[in-house]
Amino acid sequence: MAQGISLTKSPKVREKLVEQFRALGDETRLGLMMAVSESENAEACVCDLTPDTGLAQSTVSHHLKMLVDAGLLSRTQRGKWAYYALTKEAQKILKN
Amino acid sequence: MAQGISLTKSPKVREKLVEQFRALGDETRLGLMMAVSESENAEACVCDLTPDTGLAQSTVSHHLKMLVDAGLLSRTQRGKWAYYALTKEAQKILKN
DNA sequence: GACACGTATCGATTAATATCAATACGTACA
DNA sequence: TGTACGTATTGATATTAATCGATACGTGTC
Repeated sequence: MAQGISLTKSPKVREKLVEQFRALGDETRLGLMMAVSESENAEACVCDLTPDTGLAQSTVSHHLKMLVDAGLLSRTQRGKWAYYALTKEAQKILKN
Repeated sequence: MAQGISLTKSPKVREKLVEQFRALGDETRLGLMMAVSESENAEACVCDLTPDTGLAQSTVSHHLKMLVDAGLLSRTQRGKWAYYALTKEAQKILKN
């Protein structure tokens, strides 16, 4: 193996990695991640994020769900609003 | 913004990032990356990689091209064989 | 309870992607 | 030059994913 660095992971970890990379491999979703990171208090609700995308609210909600499922965003309900924030894992991947 | 870490990049960088994440967001291609990293001298040819995938040679070649285009693999022709190896960029993304 | 508002889900449509078989391309060697 | 072999490309098909409008769900307020 190269430079003694093994990249091979267990099937389970590998599957999770694929899910995360696939989630980030979309213009809209990567944009959402960056928008969240730029938001006040590092969190944002759907209503904040939707306008900039030019997409339907349902579409944005769908993308956010994918990012949550991948473990890249956390979701917190406060009152009528759902606030999304980057997870540690997402910050680790995107900090480069 | 969160913890003073800005994740927002220029459109050009962002587009490249999406391409790289999309390339890695596929079971077959992530498997190919790991297989290459495990190979002797950290490089492998199509004929080495194809059997493990259970896919057609043309399909593997296609996936490798996507990884090269994304800047994640380098390609070197030596004789009849084309050798693929991980780029620095790929190692940076996958070292976690 | 009725209403408003933010968000999630559903069903349908369109666009993108993975895959293969067939074939073309490039390199070494007789 | 012709043949063999490894790899790339092409064309077609099947699966997956993105998107929308419509609607359902939750929460606070009157």
